[in-house]
Amino acid sequence: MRDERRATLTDVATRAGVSKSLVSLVMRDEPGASPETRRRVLDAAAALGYHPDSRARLLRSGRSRLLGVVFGIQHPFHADLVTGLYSAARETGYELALSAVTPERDESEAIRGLLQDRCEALILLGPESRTAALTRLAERLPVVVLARSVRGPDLDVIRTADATGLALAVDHLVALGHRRIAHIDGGRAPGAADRRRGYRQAMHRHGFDAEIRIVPGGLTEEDGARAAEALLGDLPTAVTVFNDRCATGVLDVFNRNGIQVPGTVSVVGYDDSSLARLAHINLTTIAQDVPAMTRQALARAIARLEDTPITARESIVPPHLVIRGTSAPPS
Amino acid sequence: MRDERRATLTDVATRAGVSKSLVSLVMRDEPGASPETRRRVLDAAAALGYHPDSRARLLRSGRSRLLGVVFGIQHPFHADLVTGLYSAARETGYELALSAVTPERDESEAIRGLLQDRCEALILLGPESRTAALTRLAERLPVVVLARSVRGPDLDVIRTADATGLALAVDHLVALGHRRIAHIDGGRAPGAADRRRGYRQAMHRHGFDAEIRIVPGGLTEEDGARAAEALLGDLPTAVTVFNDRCATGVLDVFNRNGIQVPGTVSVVGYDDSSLARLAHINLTTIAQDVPAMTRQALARAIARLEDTPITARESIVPPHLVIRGTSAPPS
DNA sequence: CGCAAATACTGGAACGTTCCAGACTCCATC
DNA sequence: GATGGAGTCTGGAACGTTCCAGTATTTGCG
Repeated sequence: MRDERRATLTDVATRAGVSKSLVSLVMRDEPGASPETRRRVLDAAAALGYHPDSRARLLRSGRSRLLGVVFGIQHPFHADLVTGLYSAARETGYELALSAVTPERDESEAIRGLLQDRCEALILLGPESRTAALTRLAERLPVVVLARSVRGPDLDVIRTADATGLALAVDHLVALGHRRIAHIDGGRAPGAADRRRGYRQAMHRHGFDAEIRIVPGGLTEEDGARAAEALLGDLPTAVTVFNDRCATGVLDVFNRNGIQVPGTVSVVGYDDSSLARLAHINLTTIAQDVPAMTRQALARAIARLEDTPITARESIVPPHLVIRGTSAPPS
Repeated sequence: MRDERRATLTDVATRAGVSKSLVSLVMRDEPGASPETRRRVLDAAAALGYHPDSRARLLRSGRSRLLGVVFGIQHPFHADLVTGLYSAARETGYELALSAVTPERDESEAIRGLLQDRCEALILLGPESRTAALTRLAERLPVVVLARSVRGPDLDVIRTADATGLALAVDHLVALGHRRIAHIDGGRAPGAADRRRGYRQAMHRHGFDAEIRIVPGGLTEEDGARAAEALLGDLPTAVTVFNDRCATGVLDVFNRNGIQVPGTVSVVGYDDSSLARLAHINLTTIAQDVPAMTRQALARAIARLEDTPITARESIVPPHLVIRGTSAPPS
């Protein structure tokens, strides 16, 4: 039967012939037990298949050592971030609790779930909640916002220098000889405003104000496809796109309409998500530094919990350009 | 400060002038309190911003009411399944705990995490562990395997009739007039063997044994692209593909090479993931019945926990054909 | 009117840990 | 030979709940 009561500290203690306090020490690897008894205790624990009960442990110690992560399950870039967060959490002594935003489960519900689990801090990936709601949340527990730009008194923000990212893209294209460069934007998605601004400033810097052309897009393949169709009548020689997902939609429509990429039009994406790296897509893109961002997000959350003094609330990670096969000189 | 001790049952009790037992009753919506006091207690709780501490609650009641879900974070179809699971869990009184498999965090690690959280049962999405490992796991707690075919004494399996699915695809294409139909398979991915078999049997049933052609593929866009390139030299008039993700890779390569879909080649995918539904992809595909599968998976897990007698261990959900824009009569 | 049954409520033990104060042994030091 | 400080180890309280066995109080019915 699987119902036989699972072993507890007391069981291990009686089997090893010591007190439960001692077993507790040994299990936590604290000093205060002789090597010999330590040995005996560990043997007993192994024999009984003992695993500490995290609930009881956390109840008593008053901490959960749990960091809540809210992410969009449909979002490939969030997948990359979650991957990074797991790796970054590995040696910290904290665990991650995931809570997904789905089409039928909104952000506030995802957050509520994590609060009930007694997470000590929250890491939100590109949250869509209003600033006011985030600020209120941050009064309860440390909140780190990843990949979105927000200003709030208690909010920590880790994000990419999105304006710089778009400048990199434009500079790259200009260096190749382009000047008719359009931008397919992300609407009200997190980061979209900055990227739009970066595009506009870079074009201005190169003296191409007259060529500035912003096409409404969005963050899905579908939005990209729609935007690309809108471009068909009057093609630029290059396009910078809000993100990789949207860019694949653009590529797809171009392919279908016999438009050569990068021959006729160059395309630059954003995120360097696993999508862009696929050999047949092979998308030139702006890479967000996922390892750095996730490492910082975690470090920040932990620092807040342990009252390590931090000066800056906002940390801006530089992006870099990844040149692949969708950008070339104009023909 | 956010450190002010959070309110407990006792706090609410003293404020409402009752015992903590009574407050406990009220919070759990159990009978045994007069409407009037119930009111008073709820008011007091609200005033103190009281939220029950799940750890203590679970410690005492000996249950966690937590169902662990292991999923692949890079996998779009898993995203659909997780979405379904959340919806299905809504009214059950159980909560989901997600644990992701990432390129750097393997399945056994994901499972270990959930066990520590005291999940009562596990739902594994297309698990890659060996049957032996799954069987061993199922000795400890109820395990429901979703979207993979396994045989094990204590394992519950909910899966799509994958062979039937491929038969539907082939029948559809044959009805359109195709006979040179190839299959791009999924290698050793969960479900691949059944789909391959379904393809072969359907072709045989139509008397097209001579046309059977199985091309090695895989489950990513990249695998599909590679397989499509292998087909270029000797095109069939139609292709059935292991899954939608792989199919988009196929479509992409066809597009790039000026091959009309569905004019020259028809393409049928598998999963009806959100990918297939995108307007510009518009992929004819075999839909797995995600709502039914997730509902059943949840029901099964809960039934095991509550000792509801169940006869069948394996439940096979019928798939159905979704006709979109990538299939048409051969030209 | 009296007695059982229902309703409303209380007190305290338990869940499996961690934490604290103390107890015992052993050995070096004065 | 007492003193004291490591080094080990123990017992019991506490964490915030739920559960159980009760105690009042009210109600229903012959």
